[in-house]
Amino acid sequence: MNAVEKKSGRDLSERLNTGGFRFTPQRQQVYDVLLHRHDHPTAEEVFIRSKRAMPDISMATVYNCLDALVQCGLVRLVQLERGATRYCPNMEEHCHYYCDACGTVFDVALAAGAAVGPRPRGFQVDHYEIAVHGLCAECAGKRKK
Amino acid sequence: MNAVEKKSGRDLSERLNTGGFRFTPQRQQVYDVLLHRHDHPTAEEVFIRSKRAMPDISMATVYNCLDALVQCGLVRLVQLERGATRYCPNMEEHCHYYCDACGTVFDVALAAGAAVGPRPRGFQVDHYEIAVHGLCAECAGKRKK
DNA sequence: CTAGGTGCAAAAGGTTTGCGGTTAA
DNA sequence: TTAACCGCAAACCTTTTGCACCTAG
Repeated sequence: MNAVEKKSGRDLSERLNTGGFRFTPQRQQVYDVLLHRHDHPTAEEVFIRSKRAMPDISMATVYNCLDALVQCGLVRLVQLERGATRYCPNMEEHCHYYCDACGTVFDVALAAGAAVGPRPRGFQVDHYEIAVHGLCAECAGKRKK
Repeated sequence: MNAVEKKSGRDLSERLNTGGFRFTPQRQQVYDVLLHRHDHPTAEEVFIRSKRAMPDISMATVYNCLDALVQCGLVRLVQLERGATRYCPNMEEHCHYYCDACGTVFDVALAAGAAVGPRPRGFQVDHYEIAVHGLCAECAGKRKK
């Protein structure tokens, strides 16, 4: 059993229970999809991939599963474009480099405790998100021509 | 004439023309709404405020105007929540502190050229967005009780 | 056993598009 | 003069909700 399988197996069940959620095959399926390829899919993409292994799964269930995973701290929301939330199973501190041309997302680790400047008086920080927009090497090359 | 009025007057016309857009009363109105109160309104909120001075303006026009302003580099998109794009007329380098409880957004200046770590090979950076989530002083206080 | 989860279908936002009439340059 | 823009309404896409049935604990 490799690391990914372990993480999506019994560990998932425990994390869900701790958060007050039940373990279900659908939640495992959705989590597996996210762990299998760290490409920050949208809910729609998670739905399509999940259907391959579980043809009867519904969109409502996918949203429900994703929300449960987010609330358990196993997955985070990423807002990079207008009108499409993406999901990221990487819970390490990192930022997202997003190619505005092809939509590819690159995870880049941050130095631990990276500071983001002074904060408003009394503001209680929960987490932060850093998104860098631009062109990936491939798209930048194409554009020059 | 104060600084804000100047910025939204002849200057706006020039910036629009430079970007290949026409100056229209609707674009001025929408820009005025954003400059008047820097509270990062959604398109819907911009529409409501614009209607007070210009009752016949339509939602489609508001989106059109906002897009034109974004393309001219006068306004930027901000994605802080699921399903609601906000608009920010502050083009200085800054990050957004967002209260997950009441939705208030605080702008905080960044040190010029603040680094966000190493970047993927060949990635051509256009701009970056830093969003800090948590609770504002007021909401954090309420939650303790 | 039963609270919570699932699938379905309909509704609810938010955003975009098509079109006939209007206007900035 | 005319390409760009406006207002309106319909379409579109993502996300949420209500409900009857099912199932994990």
